[in-house]
Amino acid sequence: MIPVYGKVKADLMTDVSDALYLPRFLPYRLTKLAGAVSRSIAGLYSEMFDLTIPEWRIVAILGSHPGMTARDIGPLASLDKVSMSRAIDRLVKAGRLEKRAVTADRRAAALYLTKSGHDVLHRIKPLAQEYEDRLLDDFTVEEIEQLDDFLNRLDAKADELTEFTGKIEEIAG
Amino acid sequence: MIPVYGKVKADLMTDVSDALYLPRFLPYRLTKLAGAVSRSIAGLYSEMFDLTIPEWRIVAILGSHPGMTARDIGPLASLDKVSMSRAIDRLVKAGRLEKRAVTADRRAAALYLTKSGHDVLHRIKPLAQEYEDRLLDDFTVEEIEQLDDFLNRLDAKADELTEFTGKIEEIAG
DNA sequence: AAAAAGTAGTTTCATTTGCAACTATATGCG
DNA sequence: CGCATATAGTTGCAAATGAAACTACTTTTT
Repeated sequence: MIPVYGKVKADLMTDVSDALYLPRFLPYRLTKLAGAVSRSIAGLYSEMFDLTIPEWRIVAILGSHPGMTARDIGPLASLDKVSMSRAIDRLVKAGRLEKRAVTADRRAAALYLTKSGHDVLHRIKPLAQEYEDRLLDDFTVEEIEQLDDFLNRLDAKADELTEFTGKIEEIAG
Repeated sequence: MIPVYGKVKADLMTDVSDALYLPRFLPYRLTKLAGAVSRSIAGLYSEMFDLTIPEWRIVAILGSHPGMTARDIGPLASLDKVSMSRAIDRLVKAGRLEKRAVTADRRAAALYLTKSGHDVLHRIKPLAQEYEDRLLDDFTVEEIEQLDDFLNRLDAKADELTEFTGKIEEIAG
């Protein structure tokens, strides 16, 4: 390892002023919160039902929209086609999902929950909802509505800002 | 207007289907938002400075707290020791960081930004802050404070709820 | 109707990540 | 002191993820 007690070089000294206070930085906070929530809820799905989050999302969507194709579910679940393909594959193998041919397009498959798939959904749903309820336990209804609004607005802005970072990246080459 | 979360939903509509409406499910929304924000900002760091998010976090923290060890930074940056080790390694190799022996504990290394490390921090910081500013562009000061409060409360709750999911997992075996 | 272009979904391959084991040092305790 | 336990940080390996190529089919163009 490095010099035991070298002189402190001038250029290694820091001015505190130019730093950014990470714990207050919104992108960091969002990532951290989402990570914490994701981890605990993912644990729930996987331990109890051997489901990943993508799989769970697909099951949840098919619960209310049976017969959708992978292509249609993808955007709703924010999953790209590779994740879709893999998740569906696992679900089919686990007997939770059934593929049926679509006559209009032989590349696509209409997806349906099997009995076992419905079962999983039935059993997870109350847990997922209890988790969500607890997360919002000490929020008032007005606060929940406000949070909802904030998230919608941030979401829209984030999409919009992809453009901003894109532009900067162009400049950077 | 569409029903919000469990609480509100229960009032406004009897949830006839057994499915769960994903686009309104808070864990999903948080993950999606964090993902969108992360992706765009990560693009920014990596394209311009070849920095990953963990690396950026470490640089940001060392900017205001030079001389910290990996162990101390980890919790602040929400990074486990493996991520820390790898990120530090890359930063040192890129000449952004210097390790110095800690006399009190020969296992640990005190970390300092080099000239080049400071440089990176100086150049990213305004971009990161502009990104954050834009994200919050049409939020009033009061709304920002409220958002801040919401995030704090959700964060605390999420930590608390790890216990809840933990318990369920135990039951599930 | 044949050629070209586009799309649904899969597979391959390279990279990233996460866990467990490991090294080296430090601390606690009989 | 000397042995057991704990901790800082690293490494190796296996699984997850992402980008790009690929297959099979469909739509558009000429």
